[in-house]
Order: sequence, then structure tokens, then C-alpha cells
Amino acid sequence: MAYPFSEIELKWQEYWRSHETYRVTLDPSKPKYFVMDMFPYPSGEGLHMGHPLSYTATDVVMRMKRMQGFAAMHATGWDAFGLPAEQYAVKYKLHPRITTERNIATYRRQLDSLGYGYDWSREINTTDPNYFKWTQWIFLKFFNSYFDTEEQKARPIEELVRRIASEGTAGIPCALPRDTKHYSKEAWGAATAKERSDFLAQCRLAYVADAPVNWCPELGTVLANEEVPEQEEKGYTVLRRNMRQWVLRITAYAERLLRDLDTVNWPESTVQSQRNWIGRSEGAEIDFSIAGADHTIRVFTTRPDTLFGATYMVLAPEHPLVAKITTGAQDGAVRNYLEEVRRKSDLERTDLAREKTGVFTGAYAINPANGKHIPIWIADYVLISYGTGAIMAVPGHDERDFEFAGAFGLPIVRVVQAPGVDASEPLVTPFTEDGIAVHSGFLDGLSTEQAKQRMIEWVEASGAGVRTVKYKLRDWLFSRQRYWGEPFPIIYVDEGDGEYPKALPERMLPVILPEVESYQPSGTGESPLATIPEWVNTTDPETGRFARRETNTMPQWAGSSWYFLRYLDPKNDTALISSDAERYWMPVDLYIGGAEHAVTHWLYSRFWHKLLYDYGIVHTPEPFQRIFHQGMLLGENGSKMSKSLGNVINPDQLVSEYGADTVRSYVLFLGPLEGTKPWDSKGIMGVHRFLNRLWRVIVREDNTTDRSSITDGTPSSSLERLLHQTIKKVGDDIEALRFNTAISACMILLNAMEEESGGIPRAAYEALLKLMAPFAPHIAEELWQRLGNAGTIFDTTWPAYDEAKTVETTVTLILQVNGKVRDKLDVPRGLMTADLEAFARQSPNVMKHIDGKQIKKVIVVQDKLVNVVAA
RNA sequence: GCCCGCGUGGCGGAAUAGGUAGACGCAACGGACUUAAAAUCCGUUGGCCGCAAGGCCGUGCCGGUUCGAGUCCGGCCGUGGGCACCA
Repeated sequence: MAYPFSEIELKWQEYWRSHETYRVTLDPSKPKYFVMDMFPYPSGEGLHMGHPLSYTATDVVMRMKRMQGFAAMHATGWDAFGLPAEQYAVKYKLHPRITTERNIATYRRQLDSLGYGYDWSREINTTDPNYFKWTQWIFLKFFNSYFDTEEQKARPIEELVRRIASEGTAGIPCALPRDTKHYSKEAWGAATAKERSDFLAQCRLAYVADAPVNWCPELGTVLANEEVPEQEEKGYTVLRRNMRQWVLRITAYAERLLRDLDTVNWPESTVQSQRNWIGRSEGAEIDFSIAGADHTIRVFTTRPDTLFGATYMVLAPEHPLVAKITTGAQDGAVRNYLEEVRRKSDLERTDLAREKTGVFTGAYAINPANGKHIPIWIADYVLISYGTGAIMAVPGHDERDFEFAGAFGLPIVRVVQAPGVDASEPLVTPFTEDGIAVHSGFLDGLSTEQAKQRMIEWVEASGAGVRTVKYKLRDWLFSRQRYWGEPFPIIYVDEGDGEYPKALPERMLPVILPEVESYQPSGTGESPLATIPEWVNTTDPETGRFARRETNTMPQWAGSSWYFLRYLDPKNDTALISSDAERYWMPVDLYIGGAEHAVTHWLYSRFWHKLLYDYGIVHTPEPFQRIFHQGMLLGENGSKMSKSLGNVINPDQLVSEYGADTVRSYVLFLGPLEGTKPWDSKGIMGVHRFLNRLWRVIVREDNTTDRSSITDGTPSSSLERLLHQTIKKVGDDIEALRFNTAISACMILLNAMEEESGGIPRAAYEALLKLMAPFAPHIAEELWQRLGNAGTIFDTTWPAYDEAKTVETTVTLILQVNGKVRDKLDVPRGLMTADLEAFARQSPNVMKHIDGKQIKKVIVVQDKLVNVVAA
């Protein structure tokens, strides 16, 4: 008979609830520990096995830290805005709030059934107006800020406006586009509100732009990049289309986001992903004038040293100069090409295997290094969104340019010499590595690195260019055309010369969602909110004049970019978070979540955090000190768990079959947390048996307590040693998130206790219960109580170990001959080298193997081995 | 193509400072208990040879460093993930 897990689990869950066991408060007398997992999206499916994996891991850490005397913060909540609830609402005409509440109830029941010790008084919900009020508040901070390029931080836009009013726009510390139309102080004074708004949009950290989006006609909405493959798989079509969008200027923070990666304890792969995603490149912007025209083409290159090898130029098809420089003779060909490009899907355009395409514009540029006229082409291998949207093509030293030049018969010259290669030989493959500059005038003979620096100095001196740093990172498209998301606290006003966006004042937050009759997308690409005139049409609270509300809503990332802060002060209605709470709890000490969020959630959160840091709302530049990725749990057959494969493991069923303690312990016992591992439904019995054995130490078949096997005596020296070793190992392993070996250490300890001849010493058994309590909290509580203790085991202190008592008094000495084990011998620890060597020489089996050979050398590692080298 | 990671018994995995390879658990086999089964308990379990003592082989493959390599170095093969015309 298995122990009555259902009964005791319910009992203790009820105890924890009524005693608010997991309520944690700010306590300056204690060190704090803030542990997090990713708060779930409450889907209609309920929990899947991935949740118990990371949630148990964080729960175990919280429980141990708490017993070690920390104020251990572990809270959760609901990332409840999002597409699935909205799609469900469209289909069944049910308000997403209803389904969301229903799903949350299911999740809550499931989380409770697994015995998690969340502090539910800190529960948050991104769809709660008291929560998203602050999401909107942060958005307003973005909107009302510019990024000061001198101080490298966000500052209030009013300060910039004041400065412009007194000095004009020239020289303001903002990264403005090159063709910005500047205002003198007088012109600014005379400008309309719309004109000022348009100018300031270039400075604000949140701005409106016409941006190409992934438009899905069937869903009537725009998709995030990461949503596209999923929807395409479902058979929906996704097209490129320009729409008016909110964009957050994350690029302003590129350098800080990159630099501060050096300060965090994260998986190297995730740090690398973020570095690559930010994609910093050093190089130069160089201007090429156009022969016979009053335009210049600015290019970005990381290889200014190859300027003498630039034999043609390429503009992206979308480049604004295309229309201006194309000659009459090439006009038809260019138009045809542009049309061809427009028709291509994203997939076709990014297919690396395909042939390079392009067309000549008829115009020529002048290479500033050697004055040569080089043809200007258009090709879609150059992207408008990176660099300047134009390149100088150096086919000798760039794979893509080489391929293109080959396809269109453009000249290829060598300007970098590989070691041991004849510089006059034609290139048969592009040479992209470093070498020595050749055929490059004043650069000849310089190494690539020297030549880069020399050329940058030269272009800067001649006014043809400047040293520049570019990033792959793009600004963050921040609006979705959906109902079920945070409304923007923005209205549009028009004073006769066009609409412009205007922030609502803080006192009007939160801007809540109106009730709608249909969740069906408007079909125009706008959100369902656009179909409600009573909501859209409003008045400007400042002027009382007519205004229209923004009808986009925020993406799901909005609510999740800062939620951890709200756990710390969830009920505060005068501030996002109190300074006291923030200073005490932040930063997050440990955050466990899936690696799939490496460059989304964990980059976005850092960005938001830095804005809050700039305003002194948070005191650490980085929010998450340590991140850890749990691996994936596969189905029994080793393939991904999926409904279609019918190999989904249901947590509810496992809990009712084996109990929460077994399920918790087993998901962690399966293997290293970070590893991808298949589920094995038979293996769970091993852990279940272990808990049963732990139970039967003091409970009989009829469920009565019998402490007769527990003694008040002292443990044998070997058991005492093992106990101290186990206490040390379990603590270290939990700290390092090696739960599988922590559990196996507990199993070894119980195995040894059962072999203890004079019964099990009470102190040892109690220590084992405490060590197991983080993994199996219910059974630990019950046994703790049945031993005659009062209260919860989680208010007791974590067992301590004595380092001296972990040390073995005897060691197994390994005797080797030429590196092969020939004998083993138990000897006292700490013997001298000479003694150990003597053991080896006396061993019959060692003697047999050195017989007839000469001893060259004897290696002795104290307390470990003796290796006799003989030949 | 580039950047990460991983290859250990029949299976999940352990070996945390280069020093006993296979801890712990599953499965399997043998036994005890039982009318029987389940549950529980005891034992065996990397392969090969041997009655035994013991020996040989063995951590994807090939090579190197070392008295000694699962662990370090070089090359290859396989596999999983991320990015992908970023100039």
C-alpha cells in the first residue's frame, strides 16, 4: 500500500493556505533572495509538464533559502493578454476576460495541487487595470523621453523642448537622421504643434512610424515576427504591408545593452545570442558622389581598407535615391526589377541558395579613393534596413559581392594580399580574411587592421566619411491590431494641418478597454477598437477639443517586460513600486525560464529596466543577476510532446496517481535541469518507492505512527559522516541547481539509515526530512509532525554540517602499475608518501606485474593512489 | 554558411581540481513472503575469457599531451538548438 499522499497533501495545502505560510515580507534583519520563474500564459489547455519542471526548481530553491534564513521571495501571476484568448472570443463570442478568468482558476488549482509555495498575496495579472495602469505609465515614460546621446540616458522630453525653445534644434544631443530639417529658435516658435510633434518624434523613445508589418488577412491582424511561422503552419497567409505603428527606440540603448552583458551571470549561449542580435560592427560611413548629379550615396562598410577595391555600388531596391539617379535608358529595367522584388515573399527574398539578382541604374559613382567611375546597381541582396541601405561592392574580398560580380561580369580586383599568394594573380575565390593591402595607393603594405585605421583617418580628413558604429538591432515594433491588449494612453489631435499623437496625462490612467459587441478584427487592419466610435471619439483633456483615441493595443511583451517589479509592491496605487521595496528586493537573484526567450523577453526586459534606471525608479542597471534555462521534456518515445502524437503527459493525472511530492521529485530526478530528456513513466516508481520507504520508517500499514525504529542514540561514525556529507552535498547541489544528484544523495542516506543496526537516530532522520522538504514538502511536513514536532518544517532551520565530519577516516588506495589498477587497499587517511609506496611494493598483484621489470618511477598521490611505472 | 551545445551500460543518468568509469534510479534475471497475484524485502546485472584467483577490452571515431584522459589539445563523424545576404 502506498502512503496516503492524497490525504496528507490536501491537509498540508490547507494548512499552508490558512496559516499564510508562504507570505513573505520585507525584513531588513534578513538577507533577501528573489527567485523567479516565468509567469504563465493561462491557456485553455491547462498546465503542461514543462511548467512543473521549472516551477518545482524555483520552489525548491525558495524553500531551501527560506530555511537558511533568507526572506525568500517567490511569487507568480498571469501573463493574460494575448492572441489565443482573443481568437477564442472571436469564435465563441465570449469575452476574453471570462475565458481568462476560467483558465486562471484551472491554473491556480493545478499549481496548488503541486504544492507550490508562492506568496499569493503578491499575485499579479497583466489584464488587471490596476496592473496595466503601470504598463501604460511606463509607456508614457518612453513617449515623454528622449535619449540624450551625451549622457547616454533617457531624459524628459520637456527639458529638450525648453532647450529647443531657447537655442533651436541644431546641436541638440539626439541621434537625428542626416536629412533632418532643423529649426532655429525663431522658426520653432513659429512652428505649428504638428510640426513640432513631427520633429520631436525623431527624439522620443516611443514614436509612430509607417513600418512594414506581417499582415495576416485571415486573422485580420498583424503578427509579430516570431508568430509568423506558427500561423503559416496553420495555413494562414502572411504578407508585407506598411501600417502606422508604435515603435520603441531600443536601438538608442544598443551600446548599454551590449556592455552590461558583461556584468550578469547568464548562460553563455544566451549572452552570445543577445550580442549577435545587437550585432555591433565598427567601420566607417563613406560618401560617394554621383557623376553628373548633385547627389551623394552614403555607404557603411566594416572594411574601409578595401575602398580601392570597390568596383561598383549597390543600392537597396527601396533606397530613396533609386528614382533620382536612374537614367532614362535604364528606367524600364529598373521599374521591372522593383516590381519583381515587391512580389517576392520574405521567404524567397531571404533564400540564401538563390542566384543574386539586380539591375544597373545607368548612373556612375566616383570612388573617393582613386577617382574612378564605378557603376551603381540595384539589388535585393542589399537591405534597406541595415546600415545606410547602400554598399560599396568589393567583389575581391566579399562573398556576396564576388558572387554578384561574377553573375553580371563586373570587375574584380585584389586589394588585400593573402600570405604566399602572387598579388597579380586573378582571384578565383573572394579573400575575406586579413592580409596586406595591395593596389591601394597609400595603404599598400599595411596590415588589414592598420589599413582600416589609416583609411578612416584619410576619409575623415578629406571630408568623405566618418568612423561609425552600427548595430543589427532594430527598433521594436510595439503595436498590435487586437482587442485583448493594453490600450495606448494616447490620443490624436488635429489643429488643421494633420493629426499628431498626444499623451494623456498620468491622472487619466488606466485607459481601460471598452466593451465590444464583436471581437472580429475590423478587417481593415485596425483593431476591433476602431469599430467603436463612442470609444474612439473623445476630447483632449487639455483643450476640451475633439480627439481620437489610438486604437492599436500593446503586444504581449509589454506586460511581461516589468512584471517582476510589481511582485515586490503589488498593491501600490501611487507608484509602480516603492523605493524601499525596490531597494530591498532587487535585483532578481535567480530567474529560471526557457532558452527560447533569449533575445525577446530577456532583451526587452533589460531595455525597460534601463529606462526605469535612468529615472531612478530602479537602482540596478540590470534586472536579472542569474538566469538559468530548463531543458525540454520530451515524450516517452523521445519525440516532442504533442497532442497529435498522443504522448502528452498530464500533470493532473500524475498527481492523482502518485501524489505531488513524487511528481515534483521525479521531474527533477530525471536528469540535469538544463538537459533535454525523455519522460519515462516507469521511472517514476523509483522516486515513489523512495518516499514510501521514508514514510514507513515511522508509519505502519494501518497509518498509525510508530516511532520505535527511531532512537535517541548517536549514529555510527560511518552514518554520521555520510549525514554530514549529504547535508553538504544537497545544499551545494540545490544552490547549483543540480537537483538530480541532490535527490540521489538523499536516497543513499536513507539506504544507509535502513542498514543502521541499532535503529535510526532521530537527529539523522529529522535532518533527512529537512533535506527532502524542498522537494517533497507535504510528506516532510506530515512526518515532521508525526515525530511530535509542532508547526511547519519550513519554519525550522536548514541542517548544518561540520566540514571536519565529512572527511573519511580511511581511503581506498589505488595501486597501479603503468596506469592500470592492480590492487585496492583501505588505508588510514593522511599516511606519508613513503608508507603508501611501501603498500604498493608489498601488494602481491602489483609485484606480479612488475616482476622482471625495472621500476622507473613511482607516482604517489596522497590518499588516492600509487602508480608504479616499470619497463 | 556562421555561432552555441551534446555523444558514457538495455534506459535516464553519476564521476563538481587529470587519479577506482558506470553513483542513484528504471528495466531485466534469480530468490524470500503468498493458495495466487500485487505490494514489499534480499541478491545479480558494461562486454568477453576463466571453476576460481585473475586477465583482456570498454566513455562516437582517429591522433596527441601525460606516470595516468570520460575529463585537456588537434582533426573527423553524428546529433540537437539559435541566427541567417547585417556589408
